[in-house]
Amino acid sequence: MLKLSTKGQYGVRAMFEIARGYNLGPITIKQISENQDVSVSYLEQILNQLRKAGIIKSVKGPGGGYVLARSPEEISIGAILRELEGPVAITSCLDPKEGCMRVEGCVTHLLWKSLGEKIETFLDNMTLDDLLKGSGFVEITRAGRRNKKGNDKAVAAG
Amino acid sequence: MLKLSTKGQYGVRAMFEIARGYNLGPITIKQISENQDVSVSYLEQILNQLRKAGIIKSVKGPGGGYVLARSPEEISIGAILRELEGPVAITSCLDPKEGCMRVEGCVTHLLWKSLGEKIETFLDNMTLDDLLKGSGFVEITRAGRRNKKGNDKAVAAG
DNA sequence: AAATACTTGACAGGATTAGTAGACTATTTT
DNA sequence: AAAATAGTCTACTAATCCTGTCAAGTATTT
Repeated sequence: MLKLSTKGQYGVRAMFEIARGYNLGPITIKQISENQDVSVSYLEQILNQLRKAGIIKSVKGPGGGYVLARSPEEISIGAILRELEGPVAITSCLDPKEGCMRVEGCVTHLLWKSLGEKIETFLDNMTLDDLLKGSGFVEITRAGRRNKKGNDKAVAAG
Repeated sequence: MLKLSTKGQYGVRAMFEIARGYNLGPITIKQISENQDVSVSYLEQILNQLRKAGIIKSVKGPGGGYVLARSPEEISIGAILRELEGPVAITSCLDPKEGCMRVEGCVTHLLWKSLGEKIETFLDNMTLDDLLKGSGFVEITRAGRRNKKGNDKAVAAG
């Protein structure tokens, strides 16, 4: 129960990839796709949505790709998911778009509302930076990140 | 995001109805259906599942219906939902039935696991009794509960 | 001008949800 | 025994949402 769709999951993983190289310039969709094992086409949809929301920025042309719009500690998982999946709404009753008839009779209203708030608090307090730290990842080089096309010597040598 | 299906929602509301009259004998599916505005056919499915799980008991024949198998403070919302919707599993990765490939690479694994645990704790600590108390419902009479067929005099008089 | 990379919208197969229908079994009352 | 009440079980379906794919286009850099 209470599953998150793959869109949200992939979105967070993609954001993680972008955050990894925060100070190394843009990362391409293709790179993200390869590192996180998600199709380029699907990522296009997801990243486009995040770009429109101002969470990431895109750079066109050769050498282009995606970059965080703010630093990793300023981007919460909650913000990412809210953009891709709408607000937490355990019941459609609690979705701001729909509203609740039977307001009086709905004994469980408070229950779901309360749970939803707990979840949002959790997600809003968790940032990409927390994710980076939790991943056991310390630092990477550009070569290290873009090492799929046989130029991984830099890594092996390092 | 993180919606609960109607099955789970209806299940909790049905359980609330049964809990309401805990010491007044069985309540019929029809009663629950009318009070909570859910079709009898759909409730049959839901209640049957809960009965098989030993959360409620059924009594056949006239005067029959459903009763809680334990007292309201012994039945958690978590137990009800887990029965109807399976365990909390934000990602299928965390579903005990499926298991996780890419265990190493999945940086978000810990995030979802941690959130899932928070949710389960919340749901397991919330009981039907809490719901009853929160509903502003103090006490009802049998006549009060079964008042659809014109015998609500007892309530008006009381 | 060519190469690279992002942008956008349409579309489709499959899974899940939400609910209906109908025939059956068990128990109590008359 | 028969009738009435009430739960049991299985199959089926319509609709919705998820999970992507595809293709044609626009923008930027070299």
